Formats: sequence, structure tokens, C-alpha cells
Amino acid sequence: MNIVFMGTPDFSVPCLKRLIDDGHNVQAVFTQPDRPKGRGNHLAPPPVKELALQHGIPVYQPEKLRKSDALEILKEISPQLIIVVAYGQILPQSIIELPQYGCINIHASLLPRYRGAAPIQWCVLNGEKKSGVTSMQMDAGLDTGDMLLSAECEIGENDTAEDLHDRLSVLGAEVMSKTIDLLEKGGLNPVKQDDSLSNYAPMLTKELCPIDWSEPAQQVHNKVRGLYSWPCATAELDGRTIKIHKTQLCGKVNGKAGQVVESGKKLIVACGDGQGVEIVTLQAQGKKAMSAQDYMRGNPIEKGKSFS
RNA sequence: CGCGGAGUAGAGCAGUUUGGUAGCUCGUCGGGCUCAUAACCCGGAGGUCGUAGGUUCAAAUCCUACCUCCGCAA
Repeated sequence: MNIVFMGTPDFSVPCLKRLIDDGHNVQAVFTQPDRPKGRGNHLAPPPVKELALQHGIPVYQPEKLRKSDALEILKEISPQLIIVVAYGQILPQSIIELPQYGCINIHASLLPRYRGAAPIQWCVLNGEKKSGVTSMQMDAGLDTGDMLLSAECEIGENDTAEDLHDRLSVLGAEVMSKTIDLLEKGGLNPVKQDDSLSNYAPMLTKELCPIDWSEPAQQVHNKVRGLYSWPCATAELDGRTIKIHKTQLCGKVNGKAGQVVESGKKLIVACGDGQGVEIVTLQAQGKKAMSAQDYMRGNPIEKGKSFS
């Protein structure tokens, strides 16, 4: 099939890869413009662009779809289908309606749950036990189109948003491939989303990062998992901000919220519900991520001290 | 030229201001104690101090350049 692909980050890459491997004619790739990234503010191409270039696929990077000649370009290319995976821009109605089969989006949640920009992270933050990916026929709303296919996956007790991200991106390629297959055979049954069941997963901000130790241990644990590997939950100790990378629940402990109840071999902090979390991996400013044990060799933490 | 931190033993750190024999905690190895131990005691091994130059009688420490890693901001 003649397809135009729109996507930007790592999550989109397996889908584009799959389109190519499935033998579709990927006529063009639309992705976000190169952005200044990291230290030194050097321009960095989005992951999808790199893959596209490797396969000699034409790449377009309009700043704004609406204010560019994107529509004209797309008319020229005249795809039968547009696949959208975490592109990062709203598609104007004119583009949605352009291809013969319209636009199909791969979304990293079980719709109508977790519509929006950060479905993976919010699933983990909210302590969900399962999630998945859904393919849908795009309409004008934000992730409100009719559902086509979906696939579920379990979220483990210690899974991080990154773990889930990696699994869902692979699963997403699977669902996309099947969706296109059924589309060609005419076997798709679009299902309307039940808006009353929907919720919204907004973009993450750094304001979410500080851990509130008065919350139950499970919630603290969820926050750490959900914000990994970016932007990461943080805690304050002796006026210094420390990123908390990995934690583990460890049952009932004796101590006030935020207090270090065990130090040395293990680093365990009490939470609001009297349960403790073990800090397994952390990162101090200007340092690499390291195990709590390693950290404490050079930076002893007295038992009884408190995080804030 | 966005702002800032860091590179010292297998790991995590101190020492650099004020140049003068390389330190701490942990691990590791050997020995001891113990019914026993992840506990305790004694002893040992292990480092071209990121790289290359420079200053000096003498550089981990001062000067110059470069490499690598990380935090913030975007």
C-alpha cells in the first residue's frame, strides 16, 4: 500500500520499521523539526528521521502543518493511507480527509482510557495493572477516533514507564501491521469510544517530580516507576536534590514519613502509611546513576535522618 | 560559543584553597574468634591521581589545551 508515515520519537520507530519490513511503499515521512538538544544545544534529528534517511525515504519537517505547504505536498504524494504514531502535532481536518483510507493513529493506551500525550507514564503513575495499544481511525478530536484494534499487556509490580514504553512500542508495530492487513481485506469493525469512560494523560512536567513522603508507599513507588527514565522522581536530603531511579516496596517499618529507617547495606525510607520503600538506585547532581549502596560508601546517610 | 558539576585502588568518596612519602568507607585475599554468621578482631594485595604539555628542586595540588561523564535550561 502507498503510505505516508508521521511520527517523531523512539516510540514511533518500530512502527516505521515494520511498515518497511511489511513491504509497504512508504512514500514520505513527516516528523518534527530538528531541535536543540542536550548540553551545548546542538541540533538533533528525531529518531524517526534517522531511520527514514537510512532507507532513503523523503523526510518533511514542517514547523506547523497548518501553516506550511504540507497539504499541497501530500496531495502531490497522494497516499492511500497516513499512519500517525506519536507525531506531536495536531492534523488539520483537510489532511485527515485526504487519503483514501484516512489517517490511522497508533496510541499507547487502551482507549478510551489515557487519551493525550503521556499515556504510558500516567498508567504507571496511577498504578494500573495493565495497559496496551489501540489503533484508531483519526477524527478531529484528541485521540477520540473510532477504535479499530487493540492489544493488552500486563504491567508488573516493578515495571517502569520506560519498560512499558519499550514493550508497547513493539506491540504498537504489531497492532499497526494487523490493522493495515485487515484494512486491505475489509475486515475492520470501527467501534465508537465511550467518552464517559475516558480520561486524559497530559504531558509530564517537572512539578510532578518531588516525592511526597507522606503518601502511601505504593504511591511513592508508582511515582518513581512512572517518572523513570524521564523526568525522574526526586527527593531532598541535606538540601540537595537527588533523583530516585528505582525503588522497591518492603513492608511495614518504624519511622516517620521521610525518615531513613535503614542505612548501610540497604537504604529504606518510611512513607506516610507506615510502609517503607527501599531506594535501590539513585543519582546525585553531577553524578552518574548508582546503587544506593555505592552512594552511601562515599556519602554516609545516618539512620534517622529525613528526606523532605 | 546556553549555565554548572565531576574524572584519585574493583566500587563510592576525601585530599587540591596554603605544592613536600597516596587517605577513608566498602569490596577482595590471608589469618583469628564463634555452635554459627552478612557480625567482630588482626594482617595483606591493589592507584602511570582522565590525557598531553608547561612552571618548579619537587605537581593529585598551580598554568594551558584536549578527551570522557553528569546535572540544569531548552
